[in-house]
Amino acid sequence: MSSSVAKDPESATQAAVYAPLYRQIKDLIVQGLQRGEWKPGDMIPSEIDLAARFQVSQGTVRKAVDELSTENLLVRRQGKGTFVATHHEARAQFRFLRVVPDDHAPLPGVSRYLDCRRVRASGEIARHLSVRPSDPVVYLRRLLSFENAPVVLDEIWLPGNLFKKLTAERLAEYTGPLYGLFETEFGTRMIRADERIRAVAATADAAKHLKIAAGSPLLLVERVSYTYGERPVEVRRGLSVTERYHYRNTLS
Amino acid sequence: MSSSVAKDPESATQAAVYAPLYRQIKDLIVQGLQRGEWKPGDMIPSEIDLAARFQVSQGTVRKAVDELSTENLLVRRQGKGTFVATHHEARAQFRFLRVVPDDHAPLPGVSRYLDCRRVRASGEIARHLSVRPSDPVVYLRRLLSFENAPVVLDEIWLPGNLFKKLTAERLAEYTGPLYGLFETEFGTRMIRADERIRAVAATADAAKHLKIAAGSPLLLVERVSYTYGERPVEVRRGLSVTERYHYRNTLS
DNA sequence: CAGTGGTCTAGACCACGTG
DNA sequence: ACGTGGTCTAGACCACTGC
Repeated sequence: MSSSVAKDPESATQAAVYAPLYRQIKDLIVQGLQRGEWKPGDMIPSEIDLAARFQVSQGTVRKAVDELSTENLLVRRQGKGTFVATHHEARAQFRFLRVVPDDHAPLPGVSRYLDCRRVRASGEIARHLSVRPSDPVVYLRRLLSFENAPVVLDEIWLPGNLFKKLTAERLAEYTGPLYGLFETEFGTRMIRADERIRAVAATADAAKHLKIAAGSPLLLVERVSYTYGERPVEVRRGLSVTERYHYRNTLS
Repeated sequence: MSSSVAKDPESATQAAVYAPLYRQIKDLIVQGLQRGEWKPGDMIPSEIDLAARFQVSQGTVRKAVDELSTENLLVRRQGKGTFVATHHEARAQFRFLRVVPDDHAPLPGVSRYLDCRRVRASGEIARHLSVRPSDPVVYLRRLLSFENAPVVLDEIWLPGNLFKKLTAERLAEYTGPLYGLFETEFGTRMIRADERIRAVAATADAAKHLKIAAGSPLLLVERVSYTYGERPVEVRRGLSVTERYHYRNTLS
């Protein structure tokens, strides 16, 4: 069932709004990713094959893939092919892990899960996840340590329907990046996130876990993560000690 | 004196390292920007003219301009031409102003300059600005207010040689974006910045200016800004109250 | 209408990775 | 040697802007 694309104005009239061909191709590729035709780490068909399948020139496919590549959905590898991006790679790690040591390269962190249970979404969480208030959500709490020192205390909320089988046991035995687990075991690939960053005073509980004095300044990072099609799939609230670590960012 | 470019392997051997044609063209355009051949806001020559000047095809120029456009050095406007990006535009403002209100769209801020004087660079500032310790630098201090409430207290260090004529009077009478002033009056266009973000406790002095209690948590944003060719041109240290404002960021 | 960037095509050749 | 993506070209036509 090879998808074909409207080319000339006459047959294009069925489209509600105009979009250039390469964007239509891009959408078709995203749909393929979304429905799992190609999974993270897989190689997608070559540009020539895609061009034949969609009945357009190789140059048009190329432009579509170019955009998907700069959006980090695909990864091009010269001489090998084009692959679906995955969180099981050093490349992808640091795009979403922004809290790093002040004076040396990041080292692998260790997660300890403090909590994992099903709860009902509060109004705020429901709004961020685009579900109804009191719909089921999975609630996680974890402590991230670097060099044996606790640095980040995260609270995470996930849509209950997508993460039915997530258990404390599974988390405890898994050591890779959390988003890697999500994509491999729950078919949910995180591709983008919006964050709001503030400075707050440590509560007694947070202070205890992070081994600092209550009332100490902490960095609060509130994140909403999205998968294909701008669908929200995670709310995260992280508290970080920024004595010897900082949140790095590049403006350009 | 139209610049020509090495095309065939034989004449290309003079180049120390291989770079594709479009990247060489890109560098030539950046050099034009750097030496002020085209100033912020100016229209650069059309793709066809550039192709003739550099003796390459329009498609190659197009790829060079594409990259410069996604790097925000140039702005394409269909039907009009391609223009040098400028900080005197709403578009550019919010790329570098990341502290925004929690629950409504950003409103124009008001700057009050508390200090402006020539000092000698400390070791740390000198290192960031790539000058020698005790070289002259300009030191600014300003309070940024939104809706009549102080929100950000900035300290800024600039290389003395580039900002010789910057005075408190000039700052007081100027109301636009600071980077706009820099590019128009000092020929220094800021194009990129690295930031380190932390939570700190307010000093007595910062607390006084920001009208909060001493010891309150504040967001500290340490920024080093760069112009063409990765040359550092500003060190900034901003303290923000994040009660009703936050630092926004998008990960992708 | 002319001039600009935006899209699309077709084909040649290069650079890289693998067998 | 072959298949992949990467570069470069030439030319056609479209869409937008301003005169």
